[in-house]
Amino acid sequence: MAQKNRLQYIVLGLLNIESRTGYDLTKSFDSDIGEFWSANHSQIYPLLKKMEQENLISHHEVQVGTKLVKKSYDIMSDGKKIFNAWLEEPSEIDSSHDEFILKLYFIDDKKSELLEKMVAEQLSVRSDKLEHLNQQMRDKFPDQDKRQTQYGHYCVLKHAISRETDYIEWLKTI
Amino acid sequence: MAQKNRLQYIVLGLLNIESRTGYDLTKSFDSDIGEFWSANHSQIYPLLKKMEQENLISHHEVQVGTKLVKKSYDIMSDGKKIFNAWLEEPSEIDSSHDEFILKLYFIDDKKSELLEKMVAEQLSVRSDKLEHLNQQMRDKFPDQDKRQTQYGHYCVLKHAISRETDYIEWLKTI
DNA sequence: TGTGACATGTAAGGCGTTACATGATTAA
DNA sequence: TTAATCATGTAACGCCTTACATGTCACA
Repeated sequence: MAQKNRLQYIVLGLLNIESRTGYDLTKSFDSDIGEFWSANHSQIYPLLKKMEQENLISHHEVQVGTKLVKKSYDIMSDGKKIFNAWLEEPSEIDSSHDEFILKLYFIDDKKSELLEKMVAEQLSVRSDKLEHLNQQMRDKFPDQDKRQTQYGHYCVLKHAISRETDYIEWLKTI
Repeated sequence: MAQKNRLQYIVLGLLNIESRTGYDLTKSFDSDIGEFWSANHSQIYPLLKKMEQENLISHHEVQVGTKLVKKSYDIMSDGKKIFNAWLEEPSEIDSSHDEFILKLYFIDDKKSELLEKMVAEQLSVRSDKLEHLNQQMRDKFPDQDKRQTQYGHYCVLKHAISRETDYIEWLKTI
């Protein structure tokens, strides 16, 4: 069967940076990675278990307070191998799955009231998103320094901003 | 549970234009709709059966040659209702699920050979895609005429071209 | 002392991909 | 006559979402 399981590579990539808990990993999808991938904790925890069984990762326990013990996961050599192999593979291009565009496709009438309403709503949502992305850029890459040491992350954020800007410009032409 | 099932709305939207077979619907995802959504025939046929049971669509049989009988599906009033209701709903924004961007995020070194190779490969693939989109535009909307009567489709294609152009420009800056 | 964030799991079920399977029609 | 396309299905399985479930810790 074999489906992609790209989530696995994200987990490996993040653990390759530093040891993290399932909760930490889940949090990543609310910020940075959330711009271009999504995942819930209910997907993360079983995956971590599976990946540990496959010897891609391991975990050590960290005592927090008096009772709570966190599981912090670490990447292992097999994990590094398949992560690096994945980076070397050609990347597939998915179709974008944009619900607004899907609806738009079915609207023939340029003067439809619905169209006007839909575009206005998207403009609002997309503008908010762009503002949020610009804020991220200001927070994370205020100067040239970090743009060098986290170059990929910087490029990704730059792209997200460029994409939203282009999207908004396009919306204005509808 | 209830997941989105947007495929259902695409089927309704297409049948709202004209009666189609499962095969016709499947084909749509290789061309037009393929720019922004994907589906296989193995997903389409069971869905058609389910939607027929729910009285959203019906089918009539069409004799082809001497033996083959096609099933051509038609939208019914309940189907039109839920399709139009969907158009009125706010549209969700998914994260984009772009594998190249995913990989890029994990590459810190601006001078990495891998990065150079990856970007070159994407530039090639994306340029081909842009060329294909431009061809589509020339084929489907050569003049103002169809841009008026299939306005949504025209906008969607215009967006795809704009998006790819922006993507390529961004790739060149990496 | 209570609220919100931290932290970790499981279960049910829908969605999507790949593979398996079969047969008819058309055009070179 | 044979290859490509048309045409319609099922099966297995992995992925993802939603919901259920429980408990700790820090801080106000």
